[in-house]
Amino acid sequence: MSWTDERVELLKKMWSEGQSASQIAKELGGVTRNAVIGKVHRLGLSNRAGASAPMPEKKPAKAAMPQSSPAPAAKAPVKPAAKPAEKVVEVTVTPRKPIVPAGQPLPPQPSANEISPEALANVREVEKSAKRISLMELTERTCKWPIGDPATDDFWFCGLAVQQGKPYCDAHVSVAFQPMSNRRDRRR
DNA sequence: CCCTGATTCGC
DNA sequence: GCGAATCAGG
Repeated sequence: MSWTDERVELLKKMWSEGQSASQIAKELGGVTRNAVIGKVHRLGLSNRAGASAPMPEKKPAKAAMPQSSPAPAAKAPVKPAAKPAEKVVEVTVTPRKPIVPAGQPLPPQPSANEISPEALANVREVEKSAKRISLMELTERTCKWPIGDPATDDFWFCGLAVQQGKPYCDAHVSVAFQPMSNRRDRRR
């Protein structure tokens, strides 16, 4: 694959939209994220100018260069200052406080409370294909969503791959964290 | 280990 | 110009 005008355009578009290099690479196809990043730099838009830059990433860029060092590049470390601020609210349910592996936020038991039907349905599906791992099998990267009753043998953890950073898999994250806009406001 | 972008340098 | 390999960091 080569960098045709179209592909470059899509690259520019996605990059300015804040898409990650790997996402762009996936979209384009036939290239790796390295290729994308390389192109981005060659195009001179590594600064992610354009619209608003939702990338709070700090990059002092301390590249330790062994020998040669022309170092002409003069990049101004621009800081966006404001991040998107993912407005989420953890669902609070279950009065019971189950035993949970130390460290992580307490997982609410599914209780079909204010959870969207689709997310719930999704969870049902996921729980069918869940790995059913035990407490001891939990790792940093396994979904820690508990299923069943801790007081019985009928208890295990989801165990699927976690969403990065989060303690749960995609499906469980979607029921554990909800956008505020999704919450019911029978207030009014 | 998953991911992010940044940089170098042989091609 | 290209991008794999590598680096630095989350």
